[in-house]
Amino acid sequence: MREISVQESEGCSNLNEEAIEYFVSFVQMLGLPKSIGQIYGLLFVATRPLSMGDVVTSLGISKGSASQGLSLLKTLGAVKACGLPGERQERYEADFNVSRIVNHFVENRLQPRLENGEQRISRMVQLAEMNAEGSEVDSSDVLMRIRALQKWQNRGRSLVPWIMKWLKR
Amino acid sequence: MREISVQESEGCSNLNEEAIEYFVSFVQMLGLPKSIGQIYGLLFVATRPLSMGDVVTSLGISKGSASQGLSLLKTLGAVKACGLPGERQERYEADFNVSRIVNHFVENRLQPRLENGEQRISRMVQLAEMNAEGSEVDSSDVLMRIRALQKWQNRGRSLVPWIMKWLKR
DNA sequence: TACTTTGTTCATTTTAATTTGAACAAAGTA
DNA sequence: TACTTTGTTCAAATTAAAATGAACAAAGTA
Repeated sequence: MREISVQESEGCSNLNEEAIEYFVSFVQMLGLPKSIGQIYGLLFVATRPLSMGDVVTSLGISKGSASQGLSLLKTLGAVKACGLPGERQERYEADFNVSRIVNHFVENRLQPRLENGEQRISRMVQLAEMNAEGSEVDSSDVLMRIRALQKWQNRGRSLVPWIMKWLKR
Repeated sequence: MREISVQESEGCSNLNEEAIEYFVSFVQMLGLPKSIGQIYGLLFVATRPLSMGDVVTSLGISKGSASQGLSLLKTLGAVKACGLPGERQERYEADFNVSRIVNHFVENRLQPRLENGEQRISRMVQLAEMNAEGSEVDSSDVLMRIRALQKWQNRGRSLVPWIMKWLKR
């Protein structure tokens, strides 16, 4: 059986690099580590499922990074493992289902933060109401600001399901 | 003229802390440094415009951080300087116009990245088309993936003006 | 002019996040 | 059983980002 190199031909090399750079800057926009983007980029333009060893040698990153990166990508729903029957090692391919990936991101990263923010604002409203009881004009002004913030927070939160729906069509 | 402390009363202290924490976690979500959130949070619940000195002492941060943080917040459109006439030092207050702030963020941080991404994808399409000429089936498969990615990129980009409109009403 | 107050800039320090690599485990093979 | 291959985990090293503080500038004041 002939050795199949990860990089099938020379023309591919530039494409690999472009794809990797693209996804690196994408994941960094989301606050994820660079290696995540590298791995996903590599898998995105791969012509076959790659093993962890392939990832390590192609990107020149450590086994540790590759292992951690792949497992994060799996939990993000961005990569799926597809062990070929009869093959020893696990193989991975990119999941191109963008809406599923974004969905995962929203549910796991965005929603929790929004909910946390909501709690914080509730507490702020309480505190500001207590201050306003003491009836300094300034305090009730602050209370109004916080209530306005609360409205924005709720507005932002209500936008999320709408975006999710939009993604799916 | 009596000394007005930044912290008008004890009840205020907890509110200050809540507000600061809220905005710290908010700006960190956007990938901005913590100090930006601290400063904005302090100004958000302040009952009068604060000087840079107020910010330094209230937050216990350095003059350097305060200066840089305030100037970033100004360029973000999140804080406005309002020098009181007759007063030596500049004073600052939070801008509560959320849509203006978000607008600024989108135009200066999001749009440029999206445009950059578009260019990268165009290059990827070119490269993938060249590979596909050589007519390996695998390459044309990759080309399809990249075209799909391009569609998503465009879709995402077209969402931005829509969100901006939504923000304004 | 000399001194004070206010604010900016940027090299250095500090802090936080990511990556590495060594130790380990699991599972197959001679 | 001893050895190899594949993969995980985590303490330590590396790297990148943010905060500090000292040097400097600008503008007011005695």
